Amino acid sequence: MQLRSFQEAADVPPLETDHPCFGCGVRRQAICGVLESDELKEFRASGATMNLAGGETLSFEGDPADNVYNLTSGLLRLSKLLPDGRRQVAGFLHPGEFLGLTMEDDHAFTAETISAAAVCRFPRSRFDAFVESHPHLERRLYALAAHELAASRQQIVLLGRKTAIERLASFLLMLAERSEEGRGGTESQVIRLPMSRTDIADYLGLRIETISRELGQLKAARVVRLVSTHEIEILDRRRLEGIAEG
Amino acid sequence: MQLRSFQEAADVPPLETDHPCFGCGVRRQAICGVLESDELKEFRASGATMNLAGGETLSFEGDPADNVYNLTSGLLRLSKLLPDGRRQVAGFLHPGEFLGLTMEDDHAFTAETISAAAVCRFPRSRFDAFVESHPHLERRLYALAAHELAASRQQIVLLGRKTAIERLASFLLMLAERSEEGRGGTESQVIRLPMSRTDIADYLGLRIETISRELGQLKAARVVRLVSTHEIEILDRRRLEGIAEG
DNA sequence: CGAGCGATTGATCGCCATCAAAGTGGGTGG
DNA sequence: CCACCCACTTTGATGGCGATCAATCGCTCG
Repeated sequence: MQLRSFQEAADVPPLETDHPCFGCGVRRQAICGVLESDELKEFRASGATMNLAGGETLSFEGDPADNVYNLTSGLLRLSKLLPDGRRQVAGFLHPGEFLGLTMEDDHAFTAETISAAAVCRFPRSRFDAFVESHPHLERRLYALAAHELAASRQQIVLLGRKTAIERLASFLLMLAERSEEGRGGTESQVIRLPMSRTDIADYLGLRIETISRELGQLKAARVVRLVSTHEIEILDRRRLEGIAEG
Repeated sequence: MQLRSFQEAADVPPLETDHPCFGCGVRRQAICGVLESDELKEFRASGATMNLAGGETLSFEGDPADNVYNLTSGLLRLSKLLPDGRRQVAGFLHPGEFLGLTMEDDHAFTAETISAAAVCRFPRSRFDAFVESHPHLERRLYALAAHELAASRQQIVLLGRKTAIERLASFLLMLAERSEEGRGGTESQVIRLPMSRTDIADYLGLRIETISRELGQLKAARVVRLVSTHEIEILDRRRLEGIAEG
């Protein structure tokens, strides 16, 4: 998962109203943002759009990585199972993000939808060929990979050294930052948690009971308010940041 | 830390004997491997070589990332401190690897030498300009970042879900794979551990006492033999792999 | 209204951290 | 060459955080 969405392309080329990607809400965030109208048309034609329900699997760990995807709506989960059933979630993918930042032949992680989602799917062979002839796209992929790498290393610090409550506080702040992105300042502060407690636990290296309990702590300390199971309001951001850093 | 060194460039251009990089032992592994003789000469001239003792700091977390480095010998450690002194090691860099896979302005991690080391240092501004005019270098950086990302996610699984002994077994196997790289098959199986127990512990999210004890377990089970403090022989690789996977 | 699944709350356990002490080895100076 | 020192590692005893086991709650849907 990334700390924040990667930078948007400096200037996103405008599109004709009959362009197949006209009206795509995530073009400026997605890798597509760096492509000119005609390049984008060719790119789009090399793939296909797909609509998925929640709980569907895009790719299994160990399977050959034959396709890459642009997520246009919904939420994806990247996870891995140990033989005995322990699960670790390596990250979540949000709309505009890209699935397929790898040079490996096989998927190392299972990618599943958490909610109903839509993707643009591209055969890897075609995608690679297209990238090869579009160096600015390659640059964007590098930037993406570098951002994901930075986020993964943050997660390594979290998993290696933070306590349960620190992990949870860090997680909430991460979501808060993400939700602030598009809009301006420090407004609403009500965070949506689209994923289940199990997903959160498997992402933070904890158990669902611990998530519940520590959320209870934050609530008791008046740092957050539980609007509903999947919505949390941050009441004291400063204190939450203090907790997150230990 | 990466699972394995990134792939070597398919064919590494030969150099004249008076080329400044002639005889560089890591050229084929390093990003330099994709550069032609004259490109490489220009590249080399844009930076400087440095020799470092063990325990020196190349860059502090939070400082501006003004330089990038190619490690030509020795071992680097990437780490981060929490305010109260807890430390997490995000990875180790081995000869031929590259320090500077980031789009951030500041270093997120402190980079220090573990042993005496040598690097080629390049000012970031010059490096970025050079990359921009050499797309195949950009491709290599992308491949590098993708590999580091895969390795980081492996580490996330390790830290999030594996037990102490599983972490240690995974770590030993990682080192074993790395040491097998250059050479052929499954020969010696004596692994060097250049880093201290503290470094290992901070990498695996454990304490040094736990490292010692679990190494003792592996030894008692005749899975490994402790040749010396910094050398371990793997006696039963299969069993070690079984332990690593849970 | 009842079934079923996810979330919460409670009681206890176990792995690894912490605190403490002894062992080891490499380097220095006498 | 050897004695000492200091840093690192190992080994031992105890404790705490989060896991596990278990029961209840609460919401959604049939």
